[in-house]
Amino acid sequence: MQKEKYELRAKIIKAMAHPSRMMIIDALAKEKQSAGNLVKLVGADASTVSKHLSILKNTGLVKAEKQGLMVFYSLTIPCITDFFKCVESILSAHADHLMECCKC
Amino acid sequence: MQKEKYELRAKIIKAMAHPSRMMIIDALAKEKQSAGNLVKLVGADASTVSKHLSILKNTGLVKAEKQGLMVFYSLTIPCITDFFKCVESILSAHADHLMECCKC
DNA sequence: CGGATATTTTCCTATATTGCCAAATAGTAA
DNA sequence: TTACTATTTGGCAATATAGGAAAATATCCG
Repeated sequence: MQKEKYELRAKIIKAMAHPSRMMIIDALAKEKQSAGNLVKLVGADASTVSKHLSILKNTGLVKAEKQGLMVFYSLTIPCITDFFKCVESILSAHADHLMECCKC
Repeated sequence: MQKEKYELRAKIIKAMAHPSRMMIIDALAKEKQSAGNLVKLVGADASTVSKHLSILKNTGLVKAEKQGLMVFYSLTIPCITDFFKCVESILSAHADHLMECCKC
């Protein structure tokens, strides 16, 4: 059924739809990061950030690897951030940005 | 401040993060549609669909034009749907799909 | 083993989202 | 004006999400 397809899609997009999680994705696009680093970056409680990370992990957006005490997170699919270009273009609402975006 | 940037981004992505709204976006990617048509497509109450549409409109993802009694909706930025390719690739979780996605 | 550090889980409260019903609004036509 | 159709708005109940505090788990080191 078509409906299930959209529910799955929505689940993944919903996983990105939070400022802290978007910040995490952006940071991971540059390089892999430990959970502790991401806590500093986001500036929220460690438990809160950990929950955001588990949401991203459960939907397959990021993967985790343990190294000693620390857990390093990285993006499973680097191109996710390309998507943000379109989002930016909506924000700026200028025609030239829109055109640039549509080439992706 | 960086934080505001992420809040704005999240607002737009959150607007897409619902099965019915994703269904609407997909339909509008093909051609403009009346509110009534979208009600039939989604299969929910007209008031519910109307509220989904106003969420999409308020975030600038779609625009509305009135023609007589009816209101026609269309995408402001057609390339939004390109984004869904990445989402699909996460769903299928196959390396080849991932690679294909990252060319976009 | 006991202590220190990094991360996750559990619990709880506050806030946001969703969806339907009923009522309101807008446009059209007799 | 009244009747009719298309769409939106307001109200309300159910459910989902978010975030911090405290407790639990895991790993390393002495």
